[in-house]
Amino acid sequence: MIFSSELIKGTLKTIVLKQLEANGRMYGYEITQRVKELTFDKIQITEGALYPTLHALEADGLVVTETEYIGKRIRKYYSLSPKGKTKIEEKLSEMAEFMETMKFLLDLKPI
Amino acid sequence: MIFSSELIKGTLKTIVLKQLEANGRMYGYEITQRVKELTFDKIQITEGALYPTLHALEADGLVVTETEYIGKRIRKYYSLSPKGKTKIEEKLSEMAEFMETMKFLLDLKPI
DNA sequence: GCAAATGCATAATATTCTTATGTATATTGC
DNA sequence: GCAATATACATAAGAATATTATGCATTTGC
Repeated sequence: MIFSSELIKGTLKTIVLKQLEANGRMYGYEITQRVKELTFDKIQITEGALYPTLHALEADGLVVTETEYIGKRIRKYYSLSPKGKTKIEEKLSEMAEFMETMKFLLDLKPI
Repeated sequence: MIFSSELIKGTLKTIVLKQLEANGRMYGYEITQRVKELTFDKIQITEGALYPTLHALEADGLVVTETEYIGKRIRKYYSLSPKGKTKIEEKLSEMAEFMETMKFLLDLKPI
């Protein structure tokens, strides 16, 4: 099952920031592959969604970038800024509480 | 804490359908109040979000409506159609699996 | 050598929400 | 009695964020 896109809406920034927190330094394509792998293909981040999101995170000062060349091919690494490190903590605890709330509201049984 | 709106994105239809499943027959304003109450004000559905959603659910054949007058004031009741009953089951199991996936992906500890 | 994978990016479009606005009736507090 | 609040519907402009499509270029695997 691939999750319907509307479910993933609003969680993309959190997912990206979390990956950067967990792995230190990542480039865009790597993030999509890691998430795909970790979720057994259930969450596939499209490039059209990812890159604008990364640019927005950078504009907000939550991530910083370094560009490297691998041969002739460019690779843009992203990592959390101090502001980003604070932000991901906030996002995670908000998400945890949101999920508890939804579990109650939707009367979800543990699966 | 009121959840940031982006978190709630994509979950509104599920919330509405679930309330109708749980309570049989409800009108719009009632849904907003019930959800506000059940979540201790953490989720507040705005009218600008709710009514278009209800209309969309009706257009998709997931809910049916009956209009009543309470005094001179109109009240539009919504209830699940058979199609809606199937749909909410699907939505709930998808949501449950999504939440498990997110819990793992974001490495969330039980709170 | 050619297809698939890697790697970046943007643009048009769709969806779905916020915020603002509109209309009207009913109830509550003073 | 009357003003403020609550009830109850609805739509519209705008913002945010995703999808889908497209573009370009390099590298790897067979």
